[in-house]
Amino acid sequence: MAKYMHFKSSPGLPRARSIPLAPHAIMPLCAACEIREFTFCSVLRDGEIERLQAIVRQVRISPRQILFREGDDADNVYNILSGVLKLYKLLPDGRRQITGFIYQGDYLGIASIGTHSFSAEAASEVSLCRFSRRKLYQLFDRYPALQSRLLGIATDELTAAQDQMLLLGRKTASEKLASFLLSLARRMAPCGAGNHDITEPIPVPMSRSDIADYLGLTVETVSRTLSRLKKTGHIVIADAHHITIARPDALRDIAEGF
Amino acid sequence: MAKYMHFKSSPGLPRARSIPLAPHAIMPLCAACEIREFTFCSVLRDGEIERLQAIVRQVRISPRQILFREGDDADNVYNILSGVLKLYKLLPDGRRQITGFIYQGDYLGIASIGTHSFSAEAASEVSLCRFSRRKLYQLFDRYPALQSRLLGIATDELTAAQDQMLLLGRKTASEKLASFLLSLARRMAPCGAGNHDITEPIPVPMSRSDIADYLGLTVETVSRTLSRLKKTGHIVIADAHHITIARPDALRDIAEGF
DNA sequence: CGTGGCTTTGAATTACATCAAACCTTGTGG
DNA sequence: CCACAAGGTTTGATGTAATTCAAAGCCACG
Repeated sequence: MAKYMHFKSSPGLPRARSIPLAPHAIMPLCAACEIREFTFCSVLRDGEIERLQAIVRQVRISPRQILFREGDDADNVYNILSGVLKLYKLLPDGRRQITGFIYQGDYLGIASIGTHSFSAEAASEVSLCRFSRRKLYQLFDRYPALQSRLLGIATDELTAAQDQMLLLGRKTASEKLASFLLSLARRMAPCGAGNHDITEPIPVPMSRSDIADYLGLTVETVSRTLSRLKKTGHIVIADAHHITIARPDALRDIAEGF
Repeated sequence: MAKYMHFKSSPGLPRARSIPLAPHAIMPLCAACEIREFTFCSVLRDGEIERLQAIVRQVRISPRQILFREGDDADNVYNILSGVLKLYKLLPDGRRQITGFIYQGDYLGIASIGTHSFSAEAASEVSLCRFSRRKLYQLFDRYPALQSRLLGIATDELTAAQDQMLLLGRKTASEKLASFLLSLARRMAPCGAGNHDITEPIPVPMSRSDIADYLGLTVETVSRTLSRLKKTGHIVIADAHHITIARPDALRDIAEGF
């Protein structure tokens, strides 16, 4: 990575784009929430869910809008109802590392010292449930399972972070892209609907530049590497935002470094 | 990272080496434990600490001994009493990513699905407190603060993991080494004894090859880059395992990418 | 004092970055 | 409806930071 590499910031206005996504959930009531089972909310049973209902507020943001910035006070935590957010850290000269994409059902708000250690920006239309951290944590006493669940989420994220360190530190460009596509396929399966049919086109909601910043590459290398995977018959690129995995096992071998 | 790069595994016998470390704590009793305040044990007060004493077992391992491997059942969790452990993941061809070094006072055992997602190997003589995960978690009911503390630890680790992703994905070799030395200086300060006097030589207990695998570089690049930092007057290399930060502010600027 | 493992240094190579330009798509305004 | 402007994506030519290959120091230890 050359240090004088620089990136465009995301200035100007959010502009809606028609990236196909999971249908937008508009969820007035926790009790009727379709994705409740996939979030920490599931630890509260039907009679208890009003506790959450009382402190939740729904929010909606557009692509390129920033939910919070690195260093901001982490007063709130969120569940993603629909859409995609990117989490990232910046260096002073604009180099960017995306530390994660988060999707429907994901939790956002693990934060150590009361401030966010990364920024969060919408990559599509996003709707979220916002909770005051303070009020949520107050429920820990009455509902200890809530805290267990958060510990479980943190633990899973830590495991994913370690995988990503292996990817960033030791994988080649092809291996990075193969790993990325496979995890995207896994994650893009509708919440809980078992595995994504691997022969279906995968929606790729983020830009090439976002992918590059997630994998520690440049846009050009991402594009070139995808083209190569296409030429070798591992994937089919319908358009920039729809990719089919043609040979899943072969791609897995690449991803794992065989 | 070229995929055909290969690393020596750590075969053969552990061999004790005289790397200067924090003095080995031999701690028969939790109540008298010197580093208790710096571990999760501190959430149990004097009257309660016997709960831990009852389930703890002290363990000692030598350099190159492996505490557990990726994929092993994560039945136990540990606190490091003294020494240094390295945590790593491997690719099939031997490429290795060290995801963390852990030192005196650190907790080891955040694991998602019941199995370890990384291997843990001693980098020096190491003594640890071993707890049965099951028995420790049983204490959660009676001492909820225990779980809070573990959540706090997980959260801190996640923040560190994100910093490391930025380093691996977007920093140059010099920036990586500068960041590494600074975090080592911070961490090598005796437990809780405020900040390490930055003008003191930092003990560097791990090998160049370990540093390389931690920073996503090769041994040669680590060595060359350290030599360059030495030539530019940023650091003084007393010997391979003792480095002084001569110009802390300048080094910080490098580390942060200015 | 010689052997083996680590570390350092040098020369050649390469995977990926940078620079540059053409190509799409999508939205806008005449 | 079409021209065109603006971003994003792809492809090509060139450059370079870091790797690879090679070999010489340097300790520590038997």
